[in-house]
Amino acid sequence: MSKKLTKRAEDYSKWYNEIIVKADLAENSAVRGCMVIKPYGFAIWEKMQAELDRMFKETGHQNAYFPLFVPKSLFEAEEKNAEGFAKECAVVTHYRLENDPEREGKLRVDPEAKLEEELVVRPTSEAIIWNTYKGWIQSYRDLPLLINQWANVVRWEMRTRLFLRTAEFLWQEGHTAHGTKKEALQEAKQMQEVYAEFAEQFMAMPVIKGSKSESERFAGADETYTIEALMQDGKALQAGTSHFLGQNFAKAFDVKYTSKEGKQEYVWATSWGVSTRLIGGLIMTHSDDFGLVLPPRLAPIQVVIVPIYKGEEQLQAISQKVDGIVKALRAKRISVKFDDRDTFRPGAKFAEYELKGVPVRIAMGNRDIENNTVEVARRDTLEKQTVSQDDVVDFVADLLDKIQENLFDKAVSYRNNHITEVNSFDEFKNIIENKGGFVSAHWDGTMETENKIKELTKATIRCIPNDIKEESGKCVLTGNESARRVLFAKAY
RNA sequence: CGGGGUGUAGCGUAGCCCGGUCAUCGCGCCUGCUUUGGGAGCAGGAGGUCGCAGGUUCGAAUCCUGCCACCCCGACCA
Repeated sequence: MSKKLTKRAEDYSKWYNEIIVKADLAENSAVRGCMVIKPYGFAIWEKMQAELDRMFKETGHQNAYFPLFVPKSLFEAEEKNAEGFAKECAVVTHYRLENDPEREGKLRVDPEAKLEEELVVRPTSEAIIWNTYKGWIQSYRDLPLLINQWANVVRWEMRTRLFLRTAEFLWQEGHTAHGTKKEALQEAKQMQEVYAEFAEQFMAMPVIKGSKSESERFAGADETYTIEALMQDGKALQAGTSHFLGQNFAKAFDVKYTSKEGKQEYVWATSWGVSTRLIGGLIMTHSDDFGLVLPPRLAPIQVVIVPIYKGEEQLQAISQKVDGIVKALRAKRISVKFDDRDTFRPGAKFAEYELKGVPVRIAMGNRDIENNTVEVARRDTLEKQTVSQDDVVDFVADLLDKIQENLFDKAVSYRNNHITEVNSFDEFKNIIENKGGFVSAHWDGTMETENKIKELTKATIRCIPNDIKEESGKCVLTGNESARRVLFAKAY
């Protein structure tokens, strides 16, 4: 068996970082709080992008691109939004450098080149986009406007963490405009469903769909729909959000349309996004002490074939057999890598692909040539079995589906075992402190109570689940009347 | 920005209290031979302004001052 990465229970953070580094996904860059996504990590992101993009287009959206820089005056137009992001904005104040007269060969900012108006590096694009939409929307015939952009954004967070919270990150942000409140609400809910489907079907990461409480809501939104996942250390991860923005941005940027009845109306808006944080979620949902575990549907390499040979002749014989298998797998749109490097021994390759989370490994050696077999190993359970070469293609195709399913089932059962109903504050504290996961508890609906609970336990309301049943009870902290339970957890 | 910690070869580290052949060890890297069904073995080799800048001293990785970077915990957050 491979050498273990580390003892996970001792330090989950370290475990997570080691997987990222050793599986060659990303590293900290020379720029404070920023991340370099390495080729293998980026390949995972590309797979995610492809599937999400397809889903967006199937729901009627188009891609476009808007500027990185937002003039400060535009940024401050929607007050709540501006206030919410103000503390973490990178700001461009100058547009030129010059030779430093006091230090030979060095540059300094040219004090003459001060911008008349500062430019905010977008932490999110509502402002610049709504300022643009103003010119695009005049009539009800221009609606709905359904646009997505793939972009980078910058948020100068005080504390950063690879994939989960970096100063610059990649994401997609959808920004839509609608003629009616009802339609905008439907859109926001629809995108929550799209995100949930992506998380569960592709990432094999179960999520709870729900709404945010007022204090956790997006700055400038009337309602925030969220998908919440649970990581293996019992902390919750906000994996995607979809916001109903009401008419806040329409009013701030004066975006009106003429209705069929000839009346001037403000449009209704939504915005929604998921980011490279999803890669962090993927790592923390499935990985184990041997490294990354990738669900087949997002794995850049689904099957790796490792030859075991002595001498050129044996390699030739193996390569010939492998060639047929590779072609047949590719015909089924399965991505295969035949690793015939002679610079590494088989054991080293096995360990490497385990670290990289490749779902299925096929090994073929002299023994297999004689018996017309291969050895098939699955990453999720680490089980190995010998399969006839005649059946291997169908076997592997089927196995990939099984792995996808198994990863999801495992994650669901872990998650379900970590949703605990509590009815007293002592119980609440105990579960949050010792067991982790989601705590389902009654809450009196006030921000004061929410803040008090956060102060006492570090747990926040992750969401008010969409499918929660009405059930009258007493708030777990204050004992006041409550109409339903909500989910609390410590979060990333 | 508060509290704690760490910076020594590509990575991980010893040495620091008590200044003086101390730059240690492992992994990795290079060369050669032998190997190849779970991270190969042996032999030889390359690689370091000890985070940066000052200071103390005959002498600094080691002591002092300042700065920088990173990590963890808090506050903030996708």
